[in-house]
Amino acid sequence: MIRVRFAPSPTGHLHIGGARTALFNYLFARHAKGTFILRIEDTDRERSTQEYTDSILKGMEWLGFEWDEGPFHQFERLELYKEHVEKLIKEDKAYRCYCTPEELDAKRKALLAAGKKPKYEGTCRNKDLEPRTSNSEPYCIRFKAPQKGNVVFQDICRGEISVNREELDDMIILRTDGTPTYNFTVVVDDVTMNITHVIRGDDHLNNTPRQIQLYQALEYPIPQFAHLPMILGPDKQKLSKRHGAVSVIEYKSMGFLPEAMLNYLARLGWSHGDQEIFTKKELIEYFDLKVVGKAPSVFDIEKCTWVNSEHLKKLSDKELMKWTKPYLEELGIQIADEAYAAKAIHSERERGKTLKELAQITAFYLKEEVLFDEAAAQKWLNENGKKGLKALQNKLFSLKSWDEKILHDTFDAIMKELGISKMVELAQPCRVALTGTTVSPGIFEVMAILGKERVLKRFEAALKK
RNA sequence: GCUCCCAUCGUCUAACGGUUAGGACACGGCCCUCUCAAGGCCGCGAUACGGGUUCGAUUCCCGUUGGGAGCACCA
Repeated sequence: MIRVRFAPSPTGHLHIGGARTALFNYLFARHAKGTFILRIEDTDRERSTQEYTDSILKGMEWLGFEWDEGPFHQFERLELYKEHVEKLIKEDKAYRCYCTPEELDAKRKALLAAGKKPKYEGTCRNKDLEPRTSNSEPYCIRFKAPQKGNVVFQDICRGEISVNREELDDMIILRTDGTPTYNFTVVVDDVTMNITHVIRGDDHLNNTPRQIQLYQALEYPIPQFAHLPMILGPDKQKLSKRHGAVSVIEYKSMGFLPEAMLNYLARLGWSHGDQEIFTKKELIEYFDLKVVGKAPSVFDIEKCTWVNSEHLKKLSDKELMKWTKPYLEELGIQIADEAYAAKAIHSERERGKTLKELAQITAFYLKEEVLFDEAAAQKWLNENGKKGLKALQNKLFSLKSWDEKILHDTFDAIMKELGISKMVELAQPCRVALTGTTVSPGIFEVMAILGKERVLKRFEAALKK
């Protein structure tokens, strides 16, 4: 039975990189009919907050990553870690270290300055510490790492990784204040939660050999590892705030569909032939960790937006209405007439690449007053334009039926009457009068949807400009 | 500095050692057209570099360069 986990630390919102890691864990679990576990790594009490925990959970829910177990909090498992530390001490696989952070820092700097790798030299490792254990001098616990040979493991994405144990020093597993450190808690947690596959960002690749030593010291089975390539900003640097939106919840407010985010994120580092657009179901069906690439990828908001527009196209009018509604409300629009709003959204659906954009361009239908773009009004609501509008107004007023065909015929008649040869010259003033801008769906479609009453009312207002 | 990892169009990616190196986003052009989209067609554009191995390297090996990560009493 396959068991995977996503283990964010609540020191920030769920960001793009974390979401992608969560996605690959999720897809892997669902594909294999395994278990997906959520674990909050909050041993850093200084930086972890409830606010971030809530935000991460919200992000997970929005993206549709239902977890099967958890969320577990490491902070609630402190006893478990201490038991494991005790075990290692009893077996002489860990020891007390009385070095102060200041001493360590100085040594580290000295080593670095000498061009050497700054690792702990083992000052307390072989010292006879017994006389000091009884006094109250502060100490932390270090892992007594094996020093000979190589740590070798097979990474599902990377292949064989080998590191000489000399590169690894005796890491601290329990801080002076009695709290465990990350490299120790992950191991204890992954083991006790029976994690079979550790799927995480490749910034953890260097930690893996240390963790493997811990598994071995604890005499626990070692899980499979898969290290995912990072997601970078357009400047090829690690994605950060200065690249704009990095937290997934911002993508929600920008009007992205969660399924589109899944789709785009999945295609960063993974592919399935030439296919670009995937439903969540397809992702689950096709996903394969072995196909995941090794090189980091740049997050491209342009392509993400295109993927979103493709998903938008697949929505039914009813679904689209449901998704768009909150964005309309954000613009202060309450939908009174559902059928009318549905027609309005339908007419714009090919034009909006995000839900937010769709709401913005649909707004003119739903707002009482037309908000004029001044440049557009100047250009088209001039003398000539108004002449056409007046002629239209008269004809339209007496129209008995109201559909695109009849409206088109009316336009033709007026163009003939006024000697207008190009449709633009009548269509644009009309468009500006009805929508306030020079851009909209087909003019007859707009008029048909707005209905006679609104059209005439808006003409009236435009003629007064 | 040391260790580990990575390297195909601007970007995301495809290519059992044998392809005119394919697709997608973006970009440019044309068609469609009442505006804007959508759609259709066409175009631009890549194997980082240098050595090997091989009849033949994008593909395998080595080196160089470039990038990333780690070397915390952060996760």
